Amino acid sequence: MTAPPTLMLVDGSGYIFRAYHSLPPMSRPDGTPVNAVYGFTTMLLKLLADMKATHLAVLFDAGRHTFRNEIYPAYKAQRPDPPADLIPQFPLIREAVRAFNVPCLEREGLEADDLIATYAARARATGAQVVIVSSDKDLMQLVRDGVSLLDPMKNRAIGPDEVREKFGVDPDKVVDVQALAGDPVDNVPGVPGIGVKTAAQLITTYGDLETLLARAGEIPQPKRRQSLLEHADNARLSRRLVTLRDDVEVSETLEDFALGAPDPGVVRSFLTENGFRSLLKRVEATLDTAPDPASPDTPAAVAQGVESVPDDYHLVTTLEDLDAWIAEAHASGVVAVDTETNSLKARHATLVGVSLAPRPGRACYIPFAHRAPKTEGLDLEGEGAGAAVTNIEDKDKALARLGALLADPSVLKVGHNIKFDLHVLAGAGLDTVTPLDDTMVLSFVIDGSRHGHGMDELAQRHLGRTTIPFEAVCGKGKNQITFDLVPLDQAVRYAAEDADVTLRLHVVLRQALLAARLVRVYETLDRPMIPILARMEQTGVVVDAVRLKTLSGEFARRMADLETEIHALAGRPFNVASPKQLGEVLFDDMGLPGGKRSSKTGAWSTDAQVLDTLAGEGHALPALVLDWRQYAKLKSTYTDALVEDIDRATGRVHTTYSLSVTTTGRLSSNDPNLQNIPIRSEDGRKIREAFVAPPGFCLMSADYSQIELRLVAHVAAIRALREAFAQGQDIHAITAAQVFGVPLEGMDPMVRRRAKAINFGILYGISAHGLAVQLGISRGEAGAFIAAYMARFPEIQTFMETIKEQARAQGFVETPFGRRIPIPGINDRNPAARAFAERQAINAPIQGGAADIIKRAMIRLPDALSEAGLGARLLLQVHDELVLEVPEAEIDATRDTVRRVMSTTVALTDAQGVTTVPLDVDVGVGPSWAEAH
DNA sequence: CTGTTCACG
DNA sequence: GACGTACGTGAACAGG
Repeated sequence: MTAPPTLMLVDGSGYIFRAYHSLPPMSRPDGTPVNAVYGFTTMLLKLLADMKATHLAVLFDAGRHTFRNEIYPAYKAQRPDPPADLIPQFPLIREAVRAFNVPCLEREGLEADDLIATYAARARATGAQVVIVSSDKDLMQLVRDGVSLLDPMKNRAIGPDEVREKFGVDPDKVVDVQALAGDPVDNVPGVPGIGVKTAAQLITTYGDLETLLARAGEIPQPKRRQSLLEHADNARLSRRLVTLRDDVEVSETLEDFALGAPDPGVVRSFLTENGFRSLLKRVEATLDTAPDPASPDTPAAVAQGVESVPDDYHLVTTLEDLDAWIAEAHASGVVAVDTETNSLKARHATLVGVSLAPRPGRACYIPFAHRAPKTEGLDLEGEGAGAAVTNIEDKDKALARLGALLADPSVLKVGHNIKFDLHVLAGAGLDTVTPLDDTMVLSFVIDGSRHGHGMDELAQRHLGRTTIPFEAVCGKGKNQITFDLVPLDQAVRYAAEDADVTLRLHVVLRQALLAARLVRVYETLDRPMIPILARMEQTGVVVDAVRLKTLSGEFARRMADLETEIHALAGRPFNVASPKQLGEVLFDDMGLPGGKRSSKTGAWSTDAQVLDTLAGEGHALPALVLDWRQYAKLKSTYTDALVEDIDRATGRVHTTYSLSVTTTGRLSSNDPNLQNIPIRSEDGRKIREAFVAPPGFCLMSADYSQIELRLVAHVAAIRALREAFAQGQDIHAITAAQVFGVPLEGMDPMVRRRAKAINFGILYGISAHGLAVQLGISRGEAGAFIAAYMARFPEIQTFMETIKEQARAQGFVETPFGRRIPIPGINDRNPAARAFAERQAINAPIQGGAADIIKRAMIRLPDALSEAGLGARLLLQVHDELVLEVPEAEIDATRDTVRRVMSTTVALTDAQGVTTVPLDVDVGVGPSWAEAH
């Protein structure tokens, strides 16, 4: 027989205030106050170190409004706001709890005490011992056989004797005493003239509250009798207020609170980030010890220790050895894979070697194309002294066996940015890698932009391990060598480590994904995007080089003409491309008014807005510079650069998409960026004419109409906007009619334009100044527009307040699909920084939600097209637009399928499953992107 | 390597 | 009453 489990339930909210008031102000290097965080963390460490508990959870109050306010509005109503320097510590304290792998719970409308009562009752029913960690007397009512209280400040146990000492009655009568005595601190009325002492005496005499009230007439003291008769209802009300609910519907069971070892990386980074160096030192010893014996099978326990397995790395040069490693991968069901190449351009890289890691610590490196350094002279198969180079024997067979492993559905392949490896492997003829997992994408889903997701950084953070830097193996600068020239002993250490670290990170991050409840986001939104994007990148888009070169020439001529004119007007030649020199010409030489100096460097500002203002005042030079700048931009960034990006082999441009760059969950595109090809200006638009379809095909562009505004209408439940979208109306015109009270028919385009600007402002977390700048009106006018908008669509304010509150409390906001977006500055001391974070908090769920939607459509689309027997191929994604190349004979059918998939894969519905806002898709077709869009 | 500018959604 | 301001990217260029 083993001892019964012991569940500790910590009253988190109560402890925060005590820690705050008992410690002097402390702050970390960035200025964030942390005294309460420090006190709290110390207490938590102590509880964990004492090892008295087998199960642990920390409970918090959620918001100030609880069901008790429904019963009695004055309850705790006069409590002052928490001190300003405590507010930013609330989310940090929750982070502390999670960092130590302890469940952390709160529930809207309930106090922490109610959750404690509920979990205590449930645990007790299973035979567990319960220890409530709190010094709040309100919890004394819960003391009974199997349930005790622990005061963490005084480290004093509170049992029935201590309760009787405090309240003069048994624990089960505590609420009756409190009902009579009341509590001025919490605004519990009680019965006037009766304190704890009298109440205890009365309850002892009469047995319980109801009996006492029924027989109040028998009380000899006239004043006491009258007060009781008069305030009997107050006593009953008070009893309801102080009685804790132990019947909250909860889904957690005792097992969910089982103590598991924390992730040492998470603990380290939490303590480091908050400057708790002494605490880090104290816990360091315990972090590397064996898994917690109390629960060796919890996922956390599995993750724990993954960083301390010793390295066991091998070079593989025979098929026999290779087969043994493949067998290990089959046995474990998972293998981390990393490819080494001679280039960062995955599609052009040749496969130099492959590393495999079937178990933490165990990894091998298989060289395929290593060479001896040239300096040794003629050296055919690496027989030269000291520079023996032996690649794997029989490369074709080796590749085939590797290919079979990669394609085997029973073995999970893990990579760090595995999309890169997919391209490299495809180049070597291995084009099926499934199923797959990506530690970079996992890290992004869990932590977003809180930190980078490079392997070296993650290894440091989660495994406390410094990996061998690439430079240490290949050098840097002009002396850098390619990986095929790296000596094999070094190559093994570096490459095997990469696979090994990837596998170890996979263990840690999968566990973290589960703990953060983000499995669904990863599985349905990001993971399936990896092969989709790989295919789009591989396909590429045809770009007409001749057309671009012609445009380049045209732009160059115009620039030359403009430059001559500009120099003439300036009276001297200067570098038009230099903002510094231009500023001197405009504001020093010519002495034009209205110059602004940048706050950082003190240089004259010469951006488009400044030049535009000057041009508007009739100055010729600034207007010419604006023109010149436009051509310079188009030429250098697009027409010249894009030609260089055309792949000689395919005649196409192949961008690289990233899933783990943006703060909101959007994709990003680079090398080249195909998400910012010009469209707004006439000249810029011509660049899109160079994006064309191959013979027999045409380009199709399908874009979501107003997707972000629809999401606002959905998320913020703005009735008027929902209806307008449902009826397919012109949303900006409707807004104008509502806000400015003008009729829809014959509307002044200027009025509509203003409404449109306000709608965009809403998406960005509107400010009067921002809107004023955008519309060229005064801040006062802009403020009046915003006020009118808020009055017409009041739901928007609730949405904004709610989302900001969520950001403040949790440090992140969520898209409607559950993606988490950290908002780090939300509790910043600096009001401007805080305001910025608040606008981010408002925009993030909208922009991120739209990104989630188009991801779902992209994941679904290729299958839908092939199910329909269509040969269209996805080429590009530009946030709300998809570009495909479509066989000319299949245009109509493809248009139908694309529109259906994009508008129905995700439905925006209310709690009843009724669609709130439809998703509309505009589809265009043409020989070039310019004509399709 | 940083700051400025500007292309896109 | 002062202060600094729309959200999210990537790339080219100047200048230290």
